[in-house]
Amino acid sequence: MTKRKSAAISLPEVRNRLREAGLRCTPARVAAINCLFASPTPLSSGEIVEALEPAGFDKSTVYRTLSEFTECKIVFRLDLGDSMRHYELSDVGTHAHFKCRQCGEIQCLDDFSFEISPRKHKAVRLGSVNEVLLRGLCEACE
Amino acid sequence: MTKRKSAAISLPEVRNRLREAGLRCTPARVAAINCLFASPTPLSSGEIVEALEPAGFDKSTVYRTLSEFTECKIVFRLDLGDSMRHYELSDVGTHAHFKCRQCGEIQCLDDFSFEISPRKHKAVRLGSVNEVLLRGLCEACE
DNA sequence: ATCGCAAGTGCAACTGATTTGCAAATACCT
DNA sequence: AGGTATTTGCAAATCAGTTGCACTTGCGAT
Repeated sequence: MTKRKSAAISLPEVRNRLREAGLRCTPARVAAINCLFASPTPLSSGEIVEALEPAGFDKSTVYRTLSEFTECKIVFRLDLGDSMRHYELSDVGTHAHFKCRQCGEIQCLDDFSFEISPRKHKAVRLGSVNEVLLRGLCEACE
Repeated sequence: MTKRKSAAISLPEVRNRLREAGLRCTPARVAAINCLFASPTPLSSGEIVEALEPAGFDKSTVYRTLSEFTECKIVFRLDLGDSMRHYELSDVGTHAHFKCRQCGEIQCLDDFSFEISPRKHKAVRLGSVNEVLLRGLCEACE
C-alpha cells in the first residue's frame, strides 16, 4: 500500500498475485511485475518494453501482458497524454499525478488532496472520477 | 469568452484572429477554426481531419494547421490520453475536463472549482499547473 | 490590378507506438 | 510424465501523426 524504493518482490509473492488474478505465472509476467515494482513512478509501455526486451521478451508479449494486467486490475493504466500509456501496480493506491509538459517528468501526488466542487448547481453530472491528472511545467522547467 | 453552440463565426472575424496571430488567412485555416468554433467540446485531431478531408483538405495540412494554431496560442491543445490530442479555441478560457474512460465522452468543467493542497508539507514541488484532467466513468456508463 | 515570392498545400512515403495472426513453446491440472 | 488450453515470438499490419518536396497561393509592394 505504501511507496517502495527498488527492493525486489519475492517470486512466490508474485506468483500469488498472478494466481489470485487468474493468470498463469510466466517469466514475462514476473519480469513485468518486478519492473513495475522497482519503479517509484508509473512507467510507460515503451520503458517497460525497453526494460524487458534485452532479457529476450518480445514487445508484443509485453504489450499483451500489460493489457492483461490492466484487465485483471493488477496494474492501473494511466492516460497521461503525449501518446503514451503509463502503468503502475494498483496496490500503491489511488493518487493524482502531475506531468510536466516540457520535460515529461511524472510525479505521484500522494501528498496532495483534491477538492472538486460544482460552482453553479446546473451540475454537469460526472459519474465516478478515479484519475486526476495535472499538467503544467515542473519547477525545473519553469 | 463564453461557451457557444454552433453558430458560425464570420469570415472577417476569422481573418482578424489569424492576422493577429501572424498567420495568413487560408481556406484550410478558416475551415479548422470554424470546425472548432462549432463544437461545444474539444475535438480530437482525428475528428477535425475527418471533418475537413471531405472538403478536400489533406490530413497533413490539418495536422500542420493545428500545430501552428497551438504555437500561436489560437487553440489550446489538451492531452487527454488515449493516444489522441484534442483541441479547443483558447478564447473559451481555461477550465478542467472530464473524460469518460468507457465511452470517451469529454465534458468541459467550467462550472467546477478545484482545490489542490499539499497534505503533508514535504511538498513535492510543482511548478505551474495549467491543465486539469479528470477521468472516470460518466453517469451513463456507470 | 497584378507581380513576386515567402508561406502554405497536397501527395506519397515514412515514423513510432501498438496490435494481430499464427505456429511453436509452455504452465499446470490430472 | 502427459495433454491441452494458454502464452509466446516473430513478422506483418495498423493507426496517428510527420516529413520532403514540388506545386500553388495569399498578400504587401509595385
